[in-house]
Amino acid sequence: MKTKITSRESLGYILRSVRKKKGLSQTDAGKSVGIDQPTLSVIERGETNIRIDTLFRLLAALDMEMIVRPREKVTHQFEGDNW
Amino acid sequence: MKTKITSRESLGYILRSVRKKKGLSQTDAGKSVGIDQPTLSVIERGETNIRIDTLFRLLAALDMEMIVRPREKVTHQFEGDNW
DNA sequence: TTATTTTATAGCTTAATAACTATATCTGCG
DNA sequence: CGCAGATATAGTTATTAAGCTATAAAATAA
Repeated sequence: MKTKITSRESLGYILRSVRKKKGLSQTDAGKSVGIDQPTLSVIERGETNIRIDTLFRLLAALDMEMIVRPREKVTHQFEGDNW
Repeated sequence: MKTKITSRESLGYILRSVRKKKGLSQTDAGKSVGIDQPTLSVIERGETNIRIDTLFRLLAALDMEMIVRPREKVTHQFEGDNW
């Protein structure tokens, strides 16, 4: 599973869904990486323009990783994984 | 081509390499998205904790996209809906 | 070499992140 | 219903991103 991120909102949505899948509260997910509960709340709602280091810490807490790559052609954007 | 990003430095490196591959100067690459040349310089060097919206604009200017996904390298299996 | 383009560095300014704290509002369970 | 945990909201504050401008230093072309 991979999720293309194009906005703060879509980023927040996937962060929240992964956190919940792991059964973590906002408090627990953020605690290990120094992000407090109110801050994680606004991140997940896409209400803040978070800094990249904050995102890296949060991704690590959720066992996730970030990939950047050339944009896929539109006609292929929903086709199967090839990597 | 995909590049796992784990730090400001690795992010800056891939941004610079893609920009150069496209034959763009820092001035040109940033102009279309409101990032001036000095700002892009420090971004590419990983010397600033860039905000997510700034990164989205820059990725768009370089025809790139961001993916987030669970960390891999456990056992290989087909990617299903496991989150 | 010189000339031109590109990139790095620096100072200044504005606005916003994110930590902190407190509190309010959900949401589910007994 | 009350209680407890989870999440949202709000105010304060220190730090900093990123705009701008100018200029120095590299890199490239002629």
